[in-house]
Amino acid sequence: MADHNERFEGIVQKLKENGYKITPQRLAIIRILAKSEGHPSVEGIYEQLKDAFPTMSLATVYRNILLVKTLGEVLELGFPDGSNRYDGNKPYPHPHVICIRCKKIVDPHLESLDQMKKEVASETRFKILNHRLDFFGICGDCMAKGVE
Amino acid sequence: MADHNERFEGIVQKLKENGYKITPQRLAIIRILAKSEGHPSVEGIYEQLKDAFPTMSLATVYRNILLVKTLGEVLELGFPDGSNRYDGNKPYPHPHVICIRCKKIVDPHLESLDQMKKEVASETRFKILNHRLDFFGICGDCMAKGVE
DNA sequence: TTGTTAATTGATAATTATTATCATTTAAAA
DNA sequence: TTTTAAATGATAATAATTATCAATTAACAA
Repeated sequence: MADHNERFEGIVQKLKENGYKITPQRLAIIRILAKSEGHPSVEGIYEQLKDAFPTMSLATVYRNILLVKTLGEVLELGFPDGSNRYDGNKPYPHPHVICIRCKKIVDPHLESLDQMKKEVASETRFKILNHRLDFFGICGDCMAKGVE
Repeated sequence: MADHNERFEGIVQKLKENGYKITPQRLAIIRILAKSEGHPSVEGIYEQLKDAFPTMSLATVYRNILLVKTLGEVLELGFPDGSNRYDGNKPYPHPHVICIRCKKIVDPHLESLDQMKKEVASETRFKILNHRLDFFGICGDCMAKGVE
């Protein structure tokens, strides 16, 4: 996991380089994205910030995520049901393990993916540019809690 | 790739067993899902059928896909932009290779995925129930056509 | 420090894929 | 053929995201 402060500074730096203004709302959103604890959702970021910024608009959260995404500094984990999650700490494609009970998202360590990508490129004659790998299951915590 | 007719008959059989009525619209939709050539979209199925069924409603396509999905006879490939695609020919999770230009979807042959699933389960202590693996890139046809 | 300007914000309307509703039609069984 | 519950078609409702626009504000210059 990359250092949170380093990521935060890096994203802010990139915004400055590209001539974007640094607003308090923008900084607060980037701080959360840089940490990306548990891979936050738009709603989650909004909820975290509305105490400190009572006038914070959902549109501002959407806009800033889009901006940081455009700069390649956040990974969007889009789900078909609209429950999108974000990772500004590791903004490059990597596998995820997702608990279908508590919605926790964990990053596993997988070495064989690069080799797999090569096999797929060779077999299908595609030029592979990106990938998305999700495993869905039930985490240890939820297993311990039982069915209910 | 499973035989199209076999899949078609299998799905129809399952519907009958569960007491669902067999309508012409339903049969036509299932025929397309059983083949799943290129992994059709809702809109694509609707377009294919509206000549033969001028009164066909989009709602009917959605409803029947949902029904077949409930019976576990079609795999839904949901994408965050809403461009969902369906595979009733191989209704179980399997990797896909997706061309970002022409939207073609191809099934690669990958042996190492089962092993990978075991590694992930062991490392994260999740009980893995499902997965989703997509590779995105540019297919041979689109590469040949150049950039434009 | 103050003034200027263009970008950003906040509030809300518009958009779009999907689901829900409901009157009408129809498949299936008697 | 009759009966009845399910399916269809048309359209309204829903929900996440994007667009719009007036008001605000960050950044730069004087």
